[in-house]
Amino acid sequence: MADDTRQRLIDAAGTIFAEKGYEAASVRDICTAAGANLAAVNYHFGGKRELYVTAVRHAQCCRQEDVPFPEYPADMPAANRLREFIGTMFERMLSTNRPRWHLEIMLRELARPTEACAAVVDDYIRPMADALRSILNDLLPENLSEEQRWMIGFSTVGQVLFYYVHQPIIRLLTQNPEGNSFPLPLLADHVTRFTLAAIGAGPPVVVQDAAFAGTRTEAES
Amino acid sequence: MADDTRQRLIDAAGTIFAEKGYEAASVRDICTAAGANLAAVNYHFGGKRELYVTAVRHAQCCRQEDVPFPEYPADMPAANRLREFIGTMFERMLSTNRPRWHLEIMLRELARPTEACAAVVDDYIRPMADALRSILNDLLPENLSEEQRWMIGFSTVGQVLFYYVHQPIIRLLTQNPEGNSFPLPLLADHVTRFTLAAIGAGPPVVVQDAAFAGTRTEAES
DNA sequence: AATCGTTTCATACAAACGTTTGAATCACAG
DNA sequence: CTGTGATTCAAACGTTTGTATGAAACGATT
Repeated sequence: MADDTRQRLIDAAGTIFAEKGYEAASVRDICTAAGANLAAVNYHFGGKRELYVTAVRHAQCCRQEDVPFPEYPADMPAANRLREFIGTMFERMLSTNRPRWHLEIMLRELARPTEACAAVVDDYIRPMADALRSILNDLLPENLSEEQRWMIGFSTVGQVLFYYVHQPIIRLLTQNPEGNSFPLPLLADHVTRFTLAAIGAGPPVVVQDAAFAGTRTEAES
Repeated sequence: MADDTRQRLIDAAGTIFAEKGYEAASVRDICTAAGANLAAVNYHFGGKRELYVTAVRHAQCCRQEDVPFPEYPADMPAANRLREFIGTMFERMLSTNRPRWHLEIMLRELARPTEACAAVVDDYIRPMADALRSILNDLLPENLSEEQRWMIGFSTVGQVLFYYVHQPIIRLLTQNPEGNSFPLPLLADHVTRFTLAAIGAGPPVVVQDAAFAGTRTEAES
Protein backbone atom coordinates (compact mmCIF):
# COMPACT_ATOMS: atom_id res chain seq x y z
CA MET A 1 0.00 0.00 0.00
CA ALA A 2 2.94 2.31 0.61
CA ASP A 3 4.36 2.26 -2.90
CA ASP A 4 0.82 2.10 -4.12
CA THR A 5 -0.06 5.48 -2.62
CA ARG A 6 3.18 6.85 -3.98
CA GLN A 7 2.26 5.75 -7.48
CA ARG A 8 -1.30 6.98 -7.24
CA LEU A 9 0.03 10.34 -6.12
CA ILE A 10 2.37 10.55 -9.11
CA ASP A 11 -0.42 9.72 -11.52
CA ALA A 12 -2.87 12.15 -9.99
CA ALA A 13 -0.20 14.84 -9.76
CA GLY A 14 0.78 14.34 -13.38
CA THR A 15 -2.79 14.66 -14.57
CA ILE A 16 -3.46 17.82 -12.60
CA PHE A 17 -0.08 19.44 -13.16
CA ALA A 18 -0.39 18.83 -16.90
CA GLU A 19 -3.90 20.24 -16.96
CA LYS A 20 -3.51 23.31 -14.78
CA GLY A 21 0.19 23.97 -14.50
CA TYR A 22 2.35 23.89 -11.41
CA GLU A 23 1.02 26.90 -9.55
CA ALA A 24 -2.66 26.38 -10.21
CA ALA A 25 -2.55 22.75 -9.10
CA SER A 26 -3.09 22.42 -5.38
CA VAL A 27 -1.73 19.70 -3.16
CA ARG A 28 -5.22 19.20 -1.77
CA ASP A 29 -6.70 18.53 -5.21
CA ILE A 30 -3.94 16.08 -6.01
CA CYS A 31 -4.38 14.17 -2.77
CA THR A 32 -8.13 14.03 -3.18
CA ALA A 33 -7.77 12.74 -6.73
CA ALA A 34 -5.28 10.14 -5.54
CA GLY A 35 -7.45 9.11 -2.63
CA ALA A 36 -4.62 9.90 -0.27
CA ASN A 37 -4.27 11.99 2.82
CA LEU A 38 -3.15 15.60 2.60
CA ALA A 39 0.08 14.87 4.41
CA ALA A 40 1.01 12.08 2.00
CA VAL A 41 2.76 14.42 -0.42
CA ASN A 42 5.17 15.71 2.18
CA TYR A 43 5.70 12.26 3.60
CA HIS A 44 6.48 10.52 0.32
CA PHE A 45 8.15 13.29 -1.65
CA GLY A 46 9.11 16.00 0.79
CA GLY A 47 7.02 18.71 -0.79
CA LYS A 48 5.04 19.90 -3.78
CA ARG A 49 8.09 20.84 -5.83
CA GLU A 50 9.70 17.41 -5.45
CA LEU A 51 6.44 15.73 -6.39
CA TYR A 52 6.33 17.76 -9.57
CA VAL A 53 9.87 16.85 -10.55
CA THR A 54 9.15 13.20 -9.83
CA ALA A 55 6.07 13.33 -12.04
CA VAL A 56 8.03 14.86 -14.92
CA ARG A 57 10.75 12.26 -14.67
CA HIS A 58 8.17 9.51 -14.53
CA ALA A 59 6.44 10.87 -17.59
CA GLN A 60 9.53 10.86 -19.76
CA CYS A 61 10.46 7.35 -18.67
CA CYS A 62 7.02 6.07 -19.65
CA ARG A 63 6.95 7.89 -22.96
CA GLN A 64 10.22 6.35 -24.04
CA GLU A 65 8.91 2.89 -23.25
CA ASP A 66 5.47 3.53 -24.72
CA VAL A 67 6.53 4.51 -28.21
CA PRO A 68 10.14 3.42 -28.66
CA PHE A 69 11.98 4.32 -31.78
CA PRO A 70 11.97 1.44 -34.25
CA GLU A 71 15.15 -0.42 -35.01
CA TYR A 72 15.86 0.19 -38.64
CA PRO A 73 17.21 -2.53 -40.88
CA ALA A 74 20.73 -1.59 -41.90
CA ASP A 75 19.80 -1.25 -45.55
CA MET A 76 16.69 0.88 -45.02
CA PRO A 77 16.81 4.02 -47.17
CA ALA A 78 17.25 7.21 -45.19
CA ALA A 79 14.04 8.64 -46.61
CA ASN A 80 12.07 5.73 -45.21
CA ARG A 81 13.79 6.11 -41.86
CA LEU A 82 12.75 9.73 -41.87
CA ARG A 83 9.17 8.68 -42.48
CA GLU A 84 9.41 6.28 -39.56
CA PHE A 85 10.91 8.93 -37.34
CA ILE A 86 8.22 11.47 -38.09
CA GLY A 87 5.52 8.84 -37.74
CA THR A 88 6.86 7.83 -34.34
CA MET A 89 6.99 11.43 -33.24
CA PHE A 90 3.38 11.97 -34.24
CA GLU A 91 2.37 8.80 -32.48
CA ARG A 92 4.13 9.91 -29.33
CA MET A 93 2.25 13.17 -29.43
CA LEU A 94 -1.17 12.55 -30.79
CA SER A 95 -1.91 8.92 -30.00
CA THR A 96 -4.89 8.89 -27.68
CA ASN A 97 -4.51 5.44 -26.12
CA ARG A 98 -1.85 6.61 -23.70
CA PRO A 99 -2.31 8.97 -20.75
CA ARG A 100 -2.28 12.45 -22.19
CA TRP A 101 -0.46 14.04 -19.29
CA HIS A 102 2.86 12.32 -19.97
CA LEU A 103 3.48 14.43 -23.02
CA GLU A 104 1.60 17.47 -21.80
CA ILE A 105 3.66 17.93 -18.68
CA MET A 106 6.88 17.60 -20.68
CA LEU A 107 5.81 20.17 -23.23
CA ARG A 108 4.90 22.56 -20.46
CA GLU A 109 8.39 22.05 -19.15
CA LEU A 110 9.95 22.71 -22.54
CA ALA A 111 8.01 25.88 -23.20
CA ARG A 112 8.53 27.32 -19.69
CA PRO A 113 11.58 25.59 -18.30
CA THR A 114 11.91 24.90 -14.61
CA GLU A 115 14.63 22.90 -12.93
CA ALA A 116 13.39 19.71 -14.55
CA CYS A 117 13.86 21.03 -18.10
CA ALA A 118 17.53 20.18 -18.54
CA ALA A 119 16.82 16.60 -17.53
CA VAL A 120 14.02 16.32 -20.07
CA VAL A 121 16.23 17.66 -22.83
CA ASP A 122 19.15 15.40 -21.96
CA ASP A 123 17.17 12.21 -21.45
CA TYR A 124 14.33 12.63 -23.89
CA ILE A 125 14.94 15.33 -26.47
CA ARG A 126 18.59 14.82 -27.22
CA PRO A 127 18.23 11.15 -28.18
CA MET A 128 15.48 12.16 -30.57
CA ALA A 129 17.61 14.96 -31.96
CA ASP A 130 20.51 12.57 -32.43
CA ALA A 131 18.32 10.06 -34.20
CA LEU A 132 16.99 12.73 -36.54
CA ARG A 133 20.41 14.17 -37.26
CA SER A 134 21.75 10.75 -38.04
CA ILE A 135 18.98 10.29 -40.58
CA LEU A 136 19.48 13.73 -42.04
CA ASN A 137 23.21 13.19 -42.32
CA ASP A 138 22.51 10.36 -44.74
CA LEU A 139 20.21 12.61 -46.73
CA LEU A 140 22.40 15.71 -46.81
CA PRO A 141 25.66 16.38 -48.60
CA GLU A 142 28.79 16.22 -46.48
CA ASN A 143 29.96 19.76 -47.05
CA LEU A 144 27.16 21.33 -45.05
CA SER A 145 27.62 23.60 -42.06
CA GLU A 146 26.47 22.50 -38.65
CA GLU A 147 24.28 25.57 -38.58
CA GLN A 148 22.35 24.44 -41.63
CA ARG A 149 21.99 20.91 -40.32
CA TRP A 150 20.42 22.26 -37.16
CA MET A 151 18.06 24.49 -39.07
CA ILE A 152 16.88 21.67 -41.29
CA GLY A 153 16.29 19.53 -38.22
CA PHE A 154 14.37 22.32 -36.51
CA SER A 155 12.27 22.86 -39.61
CA THR A 156 11.32 19.20 -39.47
CA VAL A 157 10.36 18.87 -35.82
CA GLY A 158 8.88 22.36 -35.86
CA GLN A 159 6.25 21.13 -38.26
CA VAL A 160 5.42 18.13 -36.10
CA LEU A 161 5.30 20.11 -32.87
CA PHE A 162 3.02 22.72 -34.35
CA TYR A 163 0.22 20.25 -34.78
CA TYR A 164 0.38 19.38 -31.12
CA VAL A 165 1.25 22.59 -29.33
CA HIS A 166 -1.12 24.73 -31.33
CA GLN A 167 -3.98 22.33 -31.72
CA PRO A 168 -6.39 24.87 -30.23
CA ILE A 169 -5.51 27.39 -32.92
CA ILE A 170 -5.84 24.80 -35.67
CA ARG A 171 -9.33 23.96 -34.53
CA LEU A 172 -10.34 27.59 -34.29
CA LEU A 173 -8.83 28.43 -37.66
CA THR A 174 -10.14 25.52 -39.66
CA GLN A 175 -13.43 25.83 -37.79
CA ASN A 176 -13.34 22.14 -37.01
CA PRO A 177 -14.21 21.68 -33.34
CA GLU A 178 -12.88 18.14 -33.65
CA GLY A 179 -9.13 17.85 -33.94
CA ASN A 180 -9.13 14.62 -35.91
CA SER A 181 -9.80 16.32 -39.19
CA PHE A 182 -6.17 15.57 -39.97
CA PRO A 183 -5.59 11.84 -39.49
CA LEU A 184 -2.21 10.84 -38.16
CA PRO A 185 -0.79 9.04 -41.19
CA LEU A 186 -1.83 11.91 -43.44
CA LEU A 187 0.09 14.37 -41.29
CA ALA A 188 3.16 12.14 -41.11
CA ASP A 189 3.16 11.68 -44.86
CA HIS A 190 2.77 15.37 -45.46
CA VAL A 191 5.62 16.40 -43.16
CA THR A 192 7.88 13.71 -44.57
CA ARG A 193 7.30 14.68 -48.17
CA PHE A 194 7.48 18.38 -47.29
CA THR A 195 10.87 17.88 -45.66
CA LEU A 196 12.29 15.54 -48.29
CA ALA A 197 11.30 17.93 -51.05
CA ALA A 198 12.79 20.88 -49.22
CA ILE A 199 16.21 19.25 -49.04
CA GLY A 200 16.02 17.96 -52.57
CA ALA A 201 15.61 14.33 -51.62
CA GLY A 202 12.11 13.89 -52.99
CA PRO A 203 9.47 15.38 -55.26
CA PRO A 204 7.47 18.47 -54.18
CA VAL A 205 4.35 17.90 -52.12
CA VAL A 206 2.29 19.26 -54.98
CA VAL A 207 2.76 19.05 -58.70
CA GLN A 208 3.23 22.50 -60.13
CA ASP A 209 1.19 22.81 -63.30
CA ALA A 210 3.67 25.35 -64.65
CA ALA A 211 7.43 25.52 -64.35
CA PHE A 212 8.31 27.35 -61.15
CA ALA A 213 10.80 29.52 -63.03
CA GLY A 214 8.22 32.27 -63.16
CA THR A 215 7.48 32.27 -59.46
CA ARG A 216 10.91 31.97 -57.92
CA THR A 217 12.56 34.96 -56.30
CA GLU A 218 14.99 37.14 -58.19
CA ALA A 219 17.73 36.44 -55.69
CA GLU A 220 17.73 32.81 -56.62
CA SER A 221 17.44 33.12 -60.35
CA MET B 1 -3.06 60.42 -13.03
CA ALA B 2 -6.11 58.20 -13.22
CA ASP B 3 -5.58 56.87 -16.72
CA ASP B 4 -1.91 56.93 -15.97
CA THR B 5 -2.08 54.36 -13.17
CA ARG B 6 -4.43 52.35 -15.33
CA GLN B 7 -1.80 52.19 -18.05
CA ARG B 8 1.03 51.50 -15.65
CA LEU B 9 -1.01 48.64 -14.22
CA ILE B 10 -1.55 47.14 -17.67
CA ASP B 11 2.15 47.33 -18.48
CA ALA B 12 3.24 45.87 -15.18
CA ALA B 13 0.57 43.19 -15.36
CA GLY B 14 1.60 42.26 -18.89
CA THR B 15 5.22 41.89 -17.91
CA ILE B 16 4.49 39.74 -14.89
CA PHE B 17 1.70 37.68 -16.45
CA ALA B 18 3.91 36.94 -19.44
CA GLU B 19 6.81 35.98 -17.24
CA LYS B 20 5.10 33.87 -14.60
CA GLY B 21 1.72 32.97 -15.97
CA TYR B 22 -1.69 33.91 -14.68
CA GLU B 23 -1.79 31.93 -11.46
CA ALA B 24 1.77 32.58 -10.33
CA ALA B 25 1.47 36.30 -10.82
CA SER B 26 0.11 38.00 -7.73
CA VAL B 27 -1.90 41.19 -7.66
CA ARG B 28 0.44 42.49 -4.99
CA ASP B 29 3.51 42.06 -7.19
CA ILE B 30 1.78 43.77 -10.08
CA CYS B 31 0.72 46.74 -7.99
CA THR B 32 4.18 47.11 -6.48
CA ALA B 33 5.76 47.01 -9.93
CA ALA B 34 3.28 49.59 -11.17
CA GLY B 35 3.78 51.79 -8.13
CA ALA B 36 0.08 51.60 -7.41
CA ASN B 37 -1.95 50.71 -4.42
CA LEU B 38 -3.15 47.17 -3.86
CA ALA B 39 -6.77 48.16 -4.34
CA ALA B 40 -6.10 49.80 -7.67
CA VAL B 41 -6.61 46.60 -9.64
CA ASN B 42 -10.11 46.09 -8.36
CA TYR B 43 -10.94 49.73 -8.70
CA HIS B 44 -9.82 50.11 -12.32
CA PHE B 45 -10.54 46.67 -13.72
CA GLY B 46 -12.85 44.91 -11.31
CA GLY B 47 -10.51 42.06 -10.53
CA LYS B 48 -7.43 40.09 -11.47
CA ARG B 49 -9.12 38.19 -14.29
CA GLU B 50 -10.36 41.34 -16.01
CA LEU B 51 -6.91 42.90 -15.73
CA TYR B 52 -5.42 39.88 -17.46
CA VAL B 53 -7.89 40.02 -20.33
CA THR B 54 -7.25 43.74 -20.71
CA ALA B 55 -3.52 43.14 -20.86
CA VAL B 56 -3.91 40.48 -23.56
CA ARG B 57 -6.12 42.71 -25.67
CA HIS B 58 -3.69 45.58 -25.25
CA ALA B 59 -0.79 43.37 -26.29
CA GLN B 60 -2.34 42.29 -29.57
CA CYS B 61 -3.31 45.83 -30.46
CA CYS B 62 0.27 47.01 -29.98
CA ARG B 63 1.80 44.12 -31.88
CA GLN B 64 -0.29 44.79 -34.93
CA GLU B 65 0.80 48.42 -34.95
CA ASP B 66 4.42 47.65 -34.14
CA VAL B 67 5.17 45.37 -37.04
CA PRO B 68 2.44 45.78 -39.64
CA PHE B 69 2.39 43.62 -42.67
CA PRO B 70 3.95 45.36 -45.65
CA GLU B 71 1.85 46.46 -48.57
CA TYR B 72 3.03 44.49 -51.54
CA PRO B 73 3.32 46.01 -54.98
CA ALA B 74 0.75 44.40 -57.22
CA ASP B 75 3.36 42.82 -59.45
CA MET B 76 5.53 41.38 -56.68
CA PRO B 77 6.16 37.67 -57.24
CA ALA B 78 4.43 35.40 -54.75
CA ALA B 79 7.74 33.90 -53.69
CA ASN B 80 9.02 37.32 -52.65
CA ARG B 81 5.81 38.04 -50.80
CA LEU B 82 6.30 34.77 -48.93
CA ARG B 83 9.77 35.91 -47.97
CA GLU B 84 8.34 39.20 -46.72
CA PHE B 85 5.63 37.40 -44.77
CA ILE B 86 8.06 35.06 -43.05
CA GLY B 87 10.44 37.90 -42.38
CA THR B 88 7.67 39.97 -40.80
CA MET B 89 6.61 37.03 -38.66
CA PHE B 90 10.15 36.55 -37.40
CA GLU B 91 10.47 40.24 -36.68
CA ARG B 92 7.23 40.19 -34.73
CA MET B 93 8.54 37.35 -32.64
CA LEU B 94 12.24 37.78 -32.19
CA SER B 95 12.80 41.50 -32.53
CA THR B 96 14.17 42.72 -29.23
CA ASN B 97 13.41 46.43 -29.47
CA ARG B 98 9.78 45.98 -28.47
CA PRO B 99 8.50 44.92 -25.06
CA ARG B 100 8.84 41.19 -24.95
CA TRP B 101 5.67 40.55 -23.01
CA HIS B 102 3.34 41.53 -25.83
CA LEU B 103 4.13 38.43 -27.79
CA GLU B 104 4.81 36.25 -24.79
CA ILE B 105 1.41 36.73 -23.21
CA MET B 106 -0.30 35.98 -26.52
CA LEU B 107 1.64 32.79 -27.05
CA ARG B 108 0.76 31.69 -23.55
CA GLU B 109 -2.82 32.28 -24.47
CA LEU B 110 -2.52 30.26 -27.66
CA ALA B 111 -0.85 27.29 -26.01
CA ARG B 112 -3.22 27.20 -23.03
CA PRO B 113 -6.36 28.98 -24.13
CA THR B 114 -8.44 30.93 -21.66
CA GLU B 115 -11.41 33.12 -22.45
CA ALA B 116 -9.18 35.59 -24.28
CA CYS B 117 -7.95 33.03 -26.82
CA ALA B 118 -10.76 33.27 -29.33
CA ALA B 119 -10.30 37.03 -29.50
CA VAL B 120 -6.58 36.65 -30.16
CA VAL B 121 -7.22 34.16 -32.93
CA ASP B 122 -9.91 36.26 -34.57
CA ASP B 123 -8.14 39.60 -34.34
CA TYR B 124 -4.50 38.62 -34.67
CA ILE B 125 -3.99 35.11 -35.99
CA ARG B 126 -6.68 34.91 -38.63
CA PRO B 127 -5.51 37.99 -40.53
CA MET B 128 -2.05 36.47 -40.62
CA ALA B 129 -3.46 33.14 -41.76
CA ASP B 130 -5.45 34.85 -44.50
CA ALA B 131 -2.39 36.74 -45.70
CA LEU B 132 -0.37 33.56 -45.85
CA ARG B 133 -3.07 31.60 -47.62
CA SER B 134 -3.45 34.34 -50.17
CA ILE B 135 0.27 34.10 -50.91
CA LEU B 136 0.21 30.33 -51.04
CA ASN B 137 -2.77 30.33 -53.35
CA ASP B 138 -0.63 32.11 -55.92
CA LEU B 139 2.10 29.54 -55.47
CA LEU B 140 -0.03 26.42 -55.48
CA PRO B 141 -1.99 24.78 -58.30
CA GLU B 142 -5.71 25.41 -58.31
CA ASN B 143 -6.80 21.80 -58.04
CA LEU B 144 -5.61 21.37 -54.49
CA SER B 145 -7.77 20.34 -51.57
CA GLU B 146 -8.42 22.76 -48.72
CA GLU B 147 -6.91 20.16 -46.42
CA GLN B 148 -3.57 20.30 -48.23
CA ARG B 149 -3.56 24.07 -48.32
CA TRP B 150 -4.00 24.17 -44.56
CA MET B 151 -1.23 21.64 -44.03
CA ILE B 152 1.21 23.56 -46.18
CA GLY B 153 0.38 26.73 -44.30
CA PHE B 154 0.85 24.99 -40.95
CA SER B 155 4.16 23.57 -42.08
CA THR B 156 5.29 27.10 -42.85
CA VAL B 157 4.29 28.84 -39.64
CA GLY B 158 5.21 25.76 -37.64
CA GLN B 159 8.80 26.29 -38.61
CA VAL B 160 8.72 29.96 -37.61
CA LEU B 161 6.97 29.34 -34.31
CA PHE B 162 9.41 26.62 -33.34
CA TYR B 163 12.28 29.04 -33.17
CA TYR B 164 10.36 31.19 -30.73
CA VAL B 165 8.37 28.78 -28.58
CA HIS B 166 11.19 26.32 -28.13
CA GLN B 167 14.09 28.70 -27.87
CA PRO B 168 15.13 27.17 -24.54
CA ILE B 169 15.48 23.77 -26.15
CA ILE B 170 17.42 25.16 -29.06
CA ARG B 171 19.92 26.72 -26.71
CA LEU B 172 20.28 23.57 -24.67
CA LEU B 173 20.60 21.39 -27.77
CA THR B 174 23.04 23.48 -29.73
CA GLN B 175 24.89 24.25 -26.49
CA ASN B 176 24.79 27.94 -27.28
CA PRO B 177 23.69 29.80 -24.16
CA GLU B 178 23.02 32.81 -26.35
CA GLY B 179 20.06 32.53 -28.66
CA ASN B 180 21.40 34.81 -31.33
CA SER B 181 23.49 32.11 -32.92
CA PHE B 182 20.87 32.14 -35.66
CA PRO B 183 20.50 35.68 -36.97
CA LEU B 184 17.05 36.74 -38.01
CA PRO B 185 17.57 37.12 -41.77
CA LEU B 186 19.30 33.75 -41.92
CA LEU B 187 16.30 32.09 -40.31
CA ALA B 188 13.84 33.88 -42.56
CA ASP B 189 15.81 32.92 -45.64
CA HIS B 190 16.05 29.33 -44.55
CA VAL B 191 12.33 28.91 -43.83
CA THR B 192 11.40 30.64 -47.07
CA ARG B 193 13.62 28.48 -49.22
CA PHE B 194 12.63 25.37 -47.27
CA THR B 195 8.97 26.07 -47.91
CA LEU B 196 9.35 27.09 -51.54
CA ALA B 197 11.35 23.99 -52.30
CA ALA B 198 8.82 21.78 -50.54
CA ILE B 199 5.99 22.97 -52.76
CA GLY B 200 8.09 22.87 -55.88
CA ALA B 201 8.35 26.63 -56.26
CA GLY B 202 12.07 26.90 -55.70
CA PRO B 203 15.32 24.96 -55.58
CA PRO B 204 16.16 22.72 -52.58
CA VAL B 205 17.83 24.35 -49.59
CA VAL B 206 20.90 22.25 -50.25
CA VAL B 207 22.40 21.01 -53.46
CA GLN B 208 22.36 17.25 -53.52
CA ASP B 209 25.69 15.98 -54.81
CA ALA B 210 24.01 12.89 -56.17
CA ALA B 211 20.62 12.38 -57.75
CA PHE B 212 18.09 11.71 -55.04
CA ALA B 213 16.80 8.73 -56.96
CA GLY B 214 18.80 6.44 -54.74
CA THR B 215 17.46 7.91 -51.50
CA ARG B 216 13.81 8.39 -52.22
CA THR B 217 11.27 6.03 -50.73
CA GLU B 218 10.00 3.06 -52.64
CA ALA B 219 6.45 4.33 -52.45
CA GLU B 220 7.32 7.33 -54.50
CA SER B 221 9.55 5.72 -57.04
C1' DA C 1 1.49 -10.98 22.53
C1' DA C 2 4.76 -7.30 22.51
C1' DT C 3 7.65 -4.39 19.86
C1' DC C 4 9.31 -1.85 16.17
C1' DG C 5 9.55 0.98 11.94
C1' DT C 6 6.46 2.47 8.43
C1' DT C 7 2.53 4.60 6.78
C1' DT C 8 -1.93 7.02 7.33
C1' DC C 9 -4.81 10.27 9.45
C1' DA C 10 -7.17 14.54 11.41
C1' DT C 11 -5.85 18.75 12.71
C1' DA C 12 -3.28 23.03 13.16
C1' DC C 13 -0.28 26.69 11.47
C1' DA C 14 1.59 30.68 9.40
C1' DA C 15 1.85 32.83 5.11
C1' DA C 16 -0.02 34.50 0.87
C1' DC C 17 -3.83 35.04 -1.90
C1' DG C 18 -7.81 38.12 -4.18
C1' DT C 19 -11.03 41.15 -2.65
C1' DT C 20 -13.50 44.62 0.30
C1' DT C 21 -14.02 48.65 3.07
C1' DG C 22 -14.16 53.32 4.67
C1' DA C 23 -11.55 57.12 5.39
C1' DA C 24 -8.18 60.31 3.22
C1' DT C 25 -6.75 62.88 -0.72
C1' DC C 26 -7.14 65.03 -4.96
C1' DA C 27 -9.01 68.00 -9.01
C1' DC C 28 -12.19 71.04 -10.11
C1' DA C 29 -16.89 73.45 -10.73
C1' DG C 30 -20.06 76.38 -8.18
C1' DC D 1 -14.15 78.68 0.22
C1' DT D 2 -17.29 74.86 -0.35
C1' DG D 3 -19.04 70.86 -2.18
C1' DT D 4 -18.71 66.83 -5.23
C1' DG D 5 -17.15 63.03 -7.77
C1' DA D 6 -13.01 60.47 -8.84
C1' DT D 7 -9.01 58.35 -7.13
C1' DT D 8 -5.71 56.62 -3.70
C1' DC D 9 -4.59 54.70 0.53
C1' DA D 10 -3.81 51.62 4.75
C1' DA D 11 -5.97 48.17 6.94
C1' DA D 12 -8.57 44.18 7.33
C1' DC D 13 -11.54 40.53 5.38
C1' DG D 14 -12.29 35.47 4.68
C1' DT D 15 -10.08 31.78 1.80
C1' DT D 16 -6.79 28.97 0.25
C1' DT D 17 -2.18 27.79 0.02
C1' DG D 18 1.96 24.51 1.36
C1' DT D 19 3.75 22.46 5.24
C1' DA D 20 4.26 20.59 10.12
C1' DT D 21 2.78 17.79 14.03
C1' DG D 22 1.55 14.06 16.94
C1' DA D 23 -1.42 10.43 17.55
C1' DA D 24 -3.52 6.32 15.47
C1' DA D 25 -3.32 2.23 12.47
C1' DC D 26 -0.81 -1.13 10.16
C1' DG D 27 2.62 -5.21 9.17
C1' DA D 28 6.29 -7.73 10.07
C1' DT D 29 9.68 -9.64 13.49
C1' DT D 30 10.83 -11.27 17.77
